[in-house]
Amino acid sequence: MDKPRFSTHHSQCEPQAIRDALVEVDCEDCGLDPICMVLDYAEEASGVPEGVLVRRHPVERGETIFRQEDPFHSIFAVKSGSFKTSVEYAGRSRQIIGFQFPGELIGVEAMSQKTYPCTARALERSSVCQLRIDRLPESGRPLETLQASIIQLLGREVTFSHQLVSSLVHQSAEQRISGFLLSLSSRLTRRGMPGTEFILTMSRTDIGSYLGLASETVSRVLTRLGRSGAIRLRRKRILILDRNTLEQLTAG
Amino acid sequence: MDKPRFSTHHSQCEPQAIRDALVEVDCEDCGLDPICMVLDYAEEASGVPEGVLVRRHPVERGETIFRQEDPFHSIFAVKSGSFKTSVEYAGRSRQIIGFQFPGELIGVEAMSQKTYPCTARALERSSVCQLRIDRLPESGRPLETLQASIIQLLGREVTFSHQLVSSLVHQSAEQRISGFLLSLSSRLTRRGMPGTEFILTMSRTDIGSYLGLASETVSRVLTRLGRSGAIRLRRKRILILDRNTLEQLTAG
DNA sequence: CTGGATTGTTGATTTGGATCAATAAAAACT
DNA sequence: AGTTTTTATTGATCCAAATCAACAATCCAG
Repeated sequence: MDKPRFSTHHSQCEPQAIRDALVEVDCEDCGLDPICMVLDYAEEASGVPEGVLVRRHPVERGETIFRQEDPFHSIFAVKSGSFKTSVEYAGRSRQIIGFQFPGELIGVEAMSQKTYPCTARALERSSVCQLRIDRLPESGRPLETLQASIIQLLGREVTFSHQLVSSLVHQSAEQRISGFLLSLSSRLTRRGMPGTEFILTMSRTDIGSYLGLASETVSRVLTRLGRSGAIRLRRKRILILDRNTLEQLTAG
Repeated sequence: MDKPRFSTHHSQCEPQAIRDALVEVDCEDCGLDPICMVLDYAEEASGVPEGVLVRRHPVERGETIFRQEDPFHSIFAVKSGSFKTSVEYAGRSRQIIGFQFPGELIGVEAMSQKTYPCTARALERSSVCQLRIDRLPESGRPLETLQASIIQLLGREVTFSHQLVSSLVHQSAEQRISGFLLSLSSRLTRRGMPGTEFILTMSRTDIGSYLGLASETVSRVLTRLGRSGAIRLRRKRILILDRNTLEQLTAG
C-alpha cells in the first residue's frame, strides 16, 4: 500500500503523513470545536439526533463537497487534507477564492444564503466533519449558545476577508506570494501541523488565481525566493528556511 | 428626451438634500431594521432599557464614531450621510477598506473581536443609529431572534467581502472603477436614494486606496469615462449616463 | 512501459498603471 | 476680500507583471 518514495534524496525519511495528508487535526484545534462541544461530540451518547454532526467523512481528490448554487444545509470542517473554493460568474473564468486546511471551515459564507456561493473541491485525499445547520434546532441543545459560536466564527471570517482585500490589492507579486507562504505556514502551525515544511497541494494556476497573478509570475517568484535562500522549493514541496526574510518581503 | 445635465449653474435648483446629505434612509430600508423590529423601535414604549438603541445621533464631517483598537460595544447604521472605514497596520500607511451609505452597517466586522479592527470616519455631516451589542441581553428581547438577525447580516458581509476580493484582484483599473460606480449606484438605489446622480463624498485618494490604485489613475479613468459618455463628471458629482457601457466595462 | 495530457519553468516582448512633476481648481482659513 | 492648504487634473517616464512562446518535468491511461 505504501511507497512514500518522494522526490528527494532520502525518500524513506519522508513522513508518509505529509504526502498523503493523513494527518488529522485534533478536535481541540478545529474551528468547529466550540459547536461540537455544545453538541457533546458523541451524538449517540448524548441524545443528539443522528445526522446533525457527521464526522470524518472521506473525500477523494478532485471531488466536491458542494457546488455553487447547491442549496445550503451544512458547514464543513476540514479534518485532514486540503480544499479549494472557487466561484464562477456568468461565463467568466473560474476564480479561486480560498484554500482550507485541517481545522478550518468551509461553507461559512453560505450561512445567510439559500445556496452555496462557491464550489469546494478537495485538493487531495481528505476528510471533513459536517455540521447540518438546518438540523441544529433538532439537536436539543440551547440554540443561543450555538448561535453565539456561529457569530464568533462568522466574525472571524469577516475580519480575515477584510485583511485579505486590503492587503492583496496593494501588494506586489513578491509581497503577495511571501505573504501567502507565511499565511499557509502559520495556519498549519496554529492547527498543530508542521509549518516549516509542507506541500503546496494546489497548482501554480490556483495560487495565481487566488492572488490575482499569472501562473508564470507565481512560478518565477517562487524560484526567485528559492534562489535567494528564503525557501527551499522542490516542485510542490516547500521548506521555509528564513521566515524573517519572508516577513520583510511581505511588508515591502 | 433631453440631455441630462448638472444643475451647477443654477445652484438654487440643486436639491439641498443631495448637496448636504440630509436625506435620511427609511427605517424599513435600513440594515439594522430586523434588529430594531425585535426591539420594537421605540425603546421607551416597549420596556427596552435606555441606551440599547441610540437613534439618529449626528456626526460632523471628519469625526470618527470609533477608532481602531477602541473596545467594541456597538454596531452602527448610517441614517444619513456617508462614512469611510480604514485600517493602519504597524506604521504602514492607512488604507481604506470600505465606504458606508445610508441604511448600511458599520462595525459589524468587530462583532467577534474585543476591539474595532478599523476606524470609521464621517465623509460629510451624517447621522447614525447605534445598537449597543453589549447591552442586548438587558433588552428583555429573545436573544435567539436577535442572534439570528446578526448571523444574517454577518453572512451577507462575508459574501460581499468574498466577492470584493475575488473581483478586485483580477480587474484592471477601468474595471474596478466602473464596478465601483455601479456598486455605489445600486447600493444607493437599494436604500431608496437617487442612484443615477450622486456625490462622491470621498476623495480620489480614498477611492484609489480602496481599489488599490493611485489617485492619478482614478482621476484619469474617471475623465476617460466622462469623455466616452458613460458618465458625466463634474468634480465630485457623478451622473450615470450609460449604465450598460459601465456594466460591459466592468465585465471586461 | 509508452504516448499523450497536464503542470511547471524559463525567456522575450508588451503594456497598464505607478511614479515623478507641474498646474489648476477648490476649500479652508485669516 | 485675499492667502494658504488641500484636492484634482494632466503630462512624461519607468517598471512590474501580463502575455506570448517554447520547452521540461511529471502524471496518467492504456
